[in-house]
Amino acid sequence: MRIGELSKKTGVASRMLRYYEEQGLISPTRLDNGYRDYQDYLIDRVGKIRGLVDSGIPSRIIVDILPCLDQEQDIVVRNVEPGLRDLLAQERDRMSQKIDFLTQNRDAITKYIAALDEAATEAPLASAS
Amino acid sequence: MRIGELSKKTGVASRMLRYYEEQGLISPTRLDNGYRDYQDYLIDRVGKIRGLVDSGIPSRIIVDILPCLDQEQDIVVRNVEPGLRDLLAQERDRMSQKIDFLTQNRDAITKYIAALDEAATEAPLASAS
DNA sequence: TGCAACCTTCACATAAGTGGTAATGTCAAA
DNA sequence: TTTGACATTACCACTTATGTGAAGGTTGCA
Repeated sequence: MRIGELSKKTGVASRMLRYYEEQGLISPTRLDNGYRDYQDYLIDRVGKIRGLVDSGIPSRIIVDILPCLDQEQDIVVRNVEPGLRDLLAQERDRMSQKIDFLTQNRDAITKYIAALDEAATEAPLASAS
Repeated sequence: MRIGELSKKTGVASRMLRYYEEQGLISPTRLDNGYRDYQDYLIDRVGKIRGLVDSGIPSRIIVDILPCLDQEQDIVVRNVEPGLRDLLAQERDRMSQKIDFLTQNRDAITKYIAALDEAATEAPLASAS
C-alpha cells in the first residue's frame, strides 16, 4: 500500500511515516514511480513504534527492540550480534524502572484526585462562598 | 544547603539543578550573597523529578504533578484551580497507558532474551562453527 | 592571596517533530 | 489529450524539549 493508505490505517501522518523511515524504523520498498510501498505487517509495526516512542524510548533503541517485537512466527535467533543480548537486558531493566516510577506516581496522583473529589463532595461551597 | 551539596546528595549535576529551576521545577531561596539555598525536602523532590523526567513526562506536566507527590503531611486541597483535577486525571490516564505499553514491550523483550539464552545453551556452536 | 564554588549569560547539541516549497505522478472529467 | 485536483517526492529550515559547555565575573574560605 502507499503512504496515504498506511497513514489512514494507522492514524500516523504521512509526514511522520517518512520521518520514521529516515530514522531507520521502517523500510518500505519503492514502486517504479518512486512512491513508497508498504507491506501489511507495517501497519502493526507502526503501532508498536508509536507505543514505544510515546513511552519515551529513543528511536535508536527502538531500532534494536523492534525485531524482538515482531514475533508472529518463531523467534529468530540466528545472527545475533554479541552485544545485543546485554543491550536488550539493559533496556529491559530500564523499562522495569520506568514502570515502577510511573506506577508509583500514578497511584499518588490517583490518591490526590480522590482527595480532591472527596473534599468537593463534603464542602462544595468553597468556590461559591 | 548550597547547590554543590545538593548535587552531591542527589547525584544530579549543579548545572542541571539550575536548569530545573529555570524550568520551574524547583524554587530555592537565595542567600544574601546571591547563592541558591536549598531546603532539605528538595533532596527528595529532585529524585522525584529525575524519575518523572526519565519516564518521559514533559517538565510542564511535572510542574503540575509535583505538588500531588509532596504528600508528607495531609493532602492540601485548598485553592484548587478549576481545571487541575481534569488535567491530573488526564495525565493519570496517559501514565496508565504508558505503563501498559512498557509492560507489554518489556515482556516481549524478556521472552526474546529467554529465547536467546535457551538457543545459546542448546547450540553454543553457532558462532564458533 | 589564591583557588574552589558559585553566579549569569550565551551559545551549542541532540532528539523528535513540523512547515513550506517546488517538482513529479495519478486519475478522472471535459 | 489536456486540464485540474490531489498524492507523493525531496529538500531545507524551523520548533520544542532536554540538556551541555564555556566565558567572565563574584564570593567563600584556607
